[in-house]
Amino acid sequence: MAAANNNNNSSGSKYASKKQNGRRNVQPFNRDTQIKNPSKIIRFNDPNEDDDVSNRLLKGDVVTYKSLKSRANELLRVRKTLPVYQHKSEIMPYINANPVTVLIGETGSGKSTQIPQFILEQIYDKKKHGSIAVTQPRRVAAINLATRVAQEHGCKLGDQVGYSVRFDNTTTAKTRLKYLTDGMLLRELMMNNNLKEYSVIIIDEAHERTVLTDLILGFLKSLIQGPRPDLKIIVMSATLQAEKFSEFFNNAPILFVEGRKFDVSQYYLKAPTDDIVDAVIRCCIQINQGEQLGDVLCFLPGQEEIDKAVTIMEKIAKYVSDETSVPLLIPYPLYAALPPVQQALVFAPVKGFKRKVIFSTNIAETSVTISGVKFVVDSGLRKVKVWRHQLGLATLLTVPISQASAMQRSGRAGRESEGKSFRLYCEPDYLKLPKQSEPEIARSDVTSPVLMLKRYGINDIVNWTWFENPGKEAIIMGLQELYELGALDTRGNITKRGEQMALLPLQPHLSSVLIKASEVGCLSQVIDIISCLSVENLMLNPSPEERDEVNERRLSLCNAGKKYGDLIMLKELFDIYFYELGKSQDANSERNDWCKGLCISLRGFKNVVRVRDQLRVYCKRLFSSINEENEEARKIGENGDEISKILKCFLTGFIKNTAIGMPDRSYRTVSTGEPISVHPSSMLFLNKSCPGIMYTEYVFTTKGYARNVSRIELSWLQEVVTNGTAVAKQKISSSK
DNA sequence: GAGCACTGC
Repeated sequence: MAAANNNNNSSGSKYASKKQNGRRNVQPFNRDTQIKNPSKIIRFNDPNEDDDVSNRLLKGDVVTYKSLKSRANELLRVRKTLPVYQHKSEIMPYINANPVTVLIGETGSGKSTQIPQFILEQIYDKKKHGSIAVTQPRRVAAINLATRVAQEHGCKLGDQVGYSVRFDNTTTAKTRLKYLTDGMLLRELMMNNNLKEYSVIIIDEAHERTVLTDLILGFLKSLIQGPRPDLKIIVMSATLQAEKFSEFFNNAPILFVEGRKFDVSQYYLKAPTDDIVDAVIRCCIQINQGEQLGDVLCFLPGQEEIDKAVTIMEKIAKYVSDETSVPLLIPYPLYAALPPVQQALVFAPVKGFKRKVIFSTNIAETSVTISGVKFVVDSGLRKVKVWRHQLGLATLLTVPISQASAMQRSGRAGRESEGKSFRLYCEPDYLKLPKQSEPEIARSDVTSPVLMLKRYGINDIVNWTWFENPGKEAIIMGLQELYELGALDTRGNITKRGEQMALLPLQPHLSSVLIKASEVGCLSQVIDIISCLSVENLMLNPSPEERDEVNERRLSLCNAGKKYGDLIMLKELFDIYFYELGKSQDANSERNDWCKGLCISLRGFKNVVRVRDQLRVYCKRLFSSINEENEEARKIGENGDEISKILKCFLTGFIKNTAIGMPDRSYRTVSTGEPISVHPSSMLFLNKSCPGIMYTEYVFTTKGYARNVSRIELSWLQEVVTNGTAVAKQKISSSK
């Protein structure tokens, strides 16, 4: 391996030189001194803290005004060491003088906690009205930031500072500074009030370029050009992309504040490798033998590679260490589908002469921060879901990461002290990588964004103020999809059904199923199923050893699911969880054991109940005509008629996701005739006797897989088609 | 015979 030049300062000088060119109004700041006490670094995104932080603060011992103020004074000393605080007098004039400011603050600059407070002080000083919204891509970040800032501000959470995320809103009438998720701000926009309660909107982590942040940027531009010229906008981002944000907002000034991170030296391979797992393991062994103590974080593309690496390291660990000079390697897997208990293991420090090695997906790149990491090993790969709108199919691809992503990964080694980053590719190949990853919106299904725009009253979707235009083709497919779901009329105007769909916190297809269920009288059962579908990683993947056993147990519990498939199975499992296990004294531990035996996430089912409660409230409000009987919660039986009714509701939303059984027992999709296989995780994987199948997801990995599969009768296709949506489809094709 | 990562009035 060859050591490469480590240049941490490049972006700073880049912006500085722009000022000399006189091209743009740029204010460079000097590198800040490194802080002396790293334990005082404010850390976010800690999943150990999760949603309970605020509860601790709210429910803790009686909090007096005096104790809040003294805590705030204590924290002020820490705040004053933050780069953003030290440059306050230089930053604020820019923000005050410009309607839009782009602020580039590196990790540890304090931008997310301090800038909003500076603005809040000004609002108080000038006795102005209006409040500040700060958006975050993730719930945990919004919660943790609000909690921290409330402490710094010397108030209780929910007084002047609060947060609003799905299922949890601590804001009150007093709140002037509100941290919220992107999704929540979009929901507020959907209420059509032009965000009038806010005088300042701060978009944080804009560089992550999620679909929702991109949409918000587009909405903000149209707001300041139209009904809200008074609105002040600050776009905050880690590094890079500043030019793009600035240009989008009429060449807004770019401010750059350096952070407080430690140097990370880069090492590259001299020759490329073709076995990435092998290369990662070798690299870990080398680190273990040659480097000082400190944990290793390895980035691999997916679960398969991670499990393989963990297995290998478990086998060889004792042979490549000794008790005196080379520590024992302890491998840990980390990915989203891992049961929460196992995820939590990576945060516990290891005792004794050992070195923790975490094999992780991209989850550790932004969402999760692990302390103690001194070394990063980067495979240079990630998995990405790409939507093919022509085929209505998602493909899961392993692709090279971008330079920005590689830098972010390396940075994970320099959070607490100097670190080293080992890139398992050659330096010339790094230089050939794209600077940025392709933004999510360019590779996503835009049906839902298009519906939001329609609901907001935008007619010309193609020429809207997109921050990143997903392309005419994608937009037209989205419009057509919405038309077929009955959300748009023949002139492309939003229908009453479309309005309802836009207000439901579901993807349009599921909203459409829900509305249908309210019409035919199986709303309660369909809500339960949709709630299960809305929760990611509810059904966990059993390890290969216990796979057959778990499948057997699931099948034996779900008589109807065995025949009709995964949607009905979810309802059967929900019924057991909710009705049967909820009664005893020790309901929680009973549920826990039950979930463990079936390899189901208990946390997942708790979320299912929250989604269900929310949907029931929405439905009550949206469908005033539904009768009492329809609303009543009930268990599913094995009654074929009832099950058919439920599945036909799903068919109205997923008519495109159907396949017909062939004589050779394979399936071919109705829309394109492509072969499709039932995913092995499905209840119907072994059942080869379905005349047809319907699925909620069509993913291409090694081949086309149908996920969440249900049995359908072929006659249903015609029935559902003539009843509704496909009439529209015919009109579309005949008008072409 | 298999599972990138987030998120919602």
